[in-house]
Amino acid sequence: MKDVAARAGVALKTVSRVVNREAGVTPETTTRVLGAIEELGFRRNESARLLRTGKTATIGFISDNWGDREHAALGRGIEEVSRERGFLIFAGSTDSDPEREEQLALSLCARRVDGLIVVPTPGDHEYLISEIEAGITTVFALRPPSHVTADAALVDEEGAARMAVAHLAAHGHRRIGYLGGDHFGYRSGELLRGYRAAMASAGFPADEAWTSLTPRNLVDSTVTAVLCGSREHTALALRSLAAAPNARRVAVVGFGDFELADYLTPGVTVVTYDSAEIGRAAAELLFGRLDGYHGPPRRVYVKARLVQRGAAEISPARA
Amino acid sequence: MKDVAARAGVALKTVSRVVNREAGVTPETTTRVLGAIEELGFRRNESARLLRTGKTATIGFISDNWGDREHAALGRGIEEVSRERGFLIFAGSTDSDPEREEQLALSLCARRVDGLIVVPTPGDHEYLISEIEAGITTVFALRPPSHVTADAALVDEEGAARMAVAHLAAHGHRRIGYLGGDHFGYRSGELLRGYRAAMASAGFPADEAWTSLTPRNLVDSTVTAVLCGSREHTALALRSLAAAPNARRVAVVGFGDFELADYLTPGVTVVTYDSAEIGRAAAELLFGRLDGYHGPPRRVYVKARLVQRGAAEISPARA
DNA sequence: CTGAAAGCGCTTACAG
DNA sequence: CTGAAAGCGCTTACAG
Repeated sequence: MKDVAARAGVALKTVSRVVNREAGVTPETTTRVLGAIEELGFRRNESARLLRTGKTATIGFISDNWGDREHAALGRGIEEVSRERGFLIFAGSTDSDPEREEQLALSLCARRVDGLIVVPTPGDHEYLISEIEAGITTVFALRPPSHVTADAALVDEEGAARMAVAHLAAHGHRRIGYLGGDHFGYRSGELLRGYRAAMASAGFPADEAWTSLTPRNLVDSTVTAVLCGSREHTALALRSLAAAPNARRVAVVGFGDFELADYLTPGVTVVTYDSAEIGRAAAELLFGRLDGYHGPPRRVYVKARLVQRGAAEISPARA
Repeated sequence: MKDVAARAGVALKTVSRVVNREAGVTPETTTRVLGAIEELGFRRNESARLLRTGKTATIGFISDNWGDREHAALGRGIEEVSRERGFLIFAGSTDSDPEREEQLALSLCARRVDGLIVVPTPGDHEYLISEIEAGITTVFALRPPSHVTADAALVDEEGAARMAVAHLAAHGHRRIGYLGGDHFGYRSGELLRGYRAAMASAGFPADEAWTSLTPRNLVDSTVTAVLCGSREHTALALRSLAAAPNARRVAVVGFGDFELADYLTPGVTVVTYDSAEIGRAAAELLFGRLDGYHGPPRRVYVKARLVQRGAAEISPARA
């Protein structure tokens, strides 16, 4: 910029004015400066500008695993909202390691990102408190944080489970199980809570064994239908049912959509949601704060919907 | 930092020394400075440091769509290599729009990223030449750029197609088709080239109609086997074959693996590769340059491998 | 309409 | 072992 000023025979400030399209520069001067910029191939150093300004127009996105499709979709959603604002996004994975999360978050804060969107690891997030106080707006996504209050964009897992149970009930099923592996994570916990609530309010028996199904014992269990807590569980359930073709049919509703689901025979019903929507919601929460909103922490829930995949109808419960 | 210096009663430089763990500061001074840092909740502004240093320890990753699973895996691979170096990653999507690519790349350059990894859009990339000359190391991934010479990390599509044809030939197939939609993109072009070369060198007839198969006419064509050029085509082929169960069997080899492929009946063979590997390769190329390598542009090809998905064997050609 | 000075938060090069 | 000055590339606040 100094070189440009020298070349054009003007002061630094005038170059700055031209670059920023500020009013009050004669056309001749402007032309001269623009010429010098062209000749020297000058490009303003955005980082320097931002240092002076105090903003970075940057947000950090921390998730379990960038390569995971749900997290990738989240990032995409965040980007869609950020792009309109001219914000750039730093992305990083924690591999669900709290230590790695802290390390990443802190180095992002050291770069003075304007905001942080984080899919929290199981660890606690107290280390973020001082950063948040120091002005780094933080929003959580997919899971709420522990020991910190902040905005969060979540999936309505509980509603999804209720919807699944209601759907199976409408097909005559009463002996509905839940195949979900670990029940302690936040998301599977919510799902299970929804399942239990729906079973109770429908007045269905809720055998405790039905919530500890495994792909192996599913075929020999007494359930006629099962809600699977993740795409992986859905796959395992379908595979184990297919491997025992002579066994009775068990209706499957999976939580989470997957590629080529439409090709399956028999088909499968899934409760699913738009992952990018969570990212957009999180970004909206974040920008709302950056725009000056100062109220108490908010939670946005993205609703799930029911989708029938594949040609076959869900198998009805036998009388 | 100024405040910390005042609080500790030392000069700015001394604080800098402590923060950077430089040798030659008495333990007492160090303690005093550390105390002030603690009290004031001081965090070094990395951006300011980097402005002075001239580096940003940042690389930009531009792809078609962050949410796409292949590109997400690429980003993950880049991150794995970058993390060790302490580099942070800016990510952005182009939606295959050349204009958006240029806009993104330029704003990344304005932030003075140390390097750029880009999955190029169909447009030309001349606009990057001045940036590259200005010192922004650029590496391309998945597709080579046009009008620019630079390092690139690619997939060996040609080899993948050869492998697929060889596999089908080993099962007795000679009338092998190619279902790939548009033949003009770089990647499908490479695939087609490999297919043609393999057919020719095996001495198989290569009916031109076999390279313009569609999911609809596949069933009525004269091929006994087909190589599908993308996951989408594989899905379409499988669906259309399944929809005509009385039609003769056509063996399918797909390019690209997909979720739950193992569950399919009959199974499917895919030629696939590790997408993250491309990201890692691109990052290695980039860091090689940042470390001072100055040779001519290089191309790294990630090899594909053949994987049998699902229980069923590939159907043999009828005599 | 244009410019000289000070400063963003840090480091570099040099003294003491 | 410690510090005062200059500077990274830009903008802000104030003069002229």
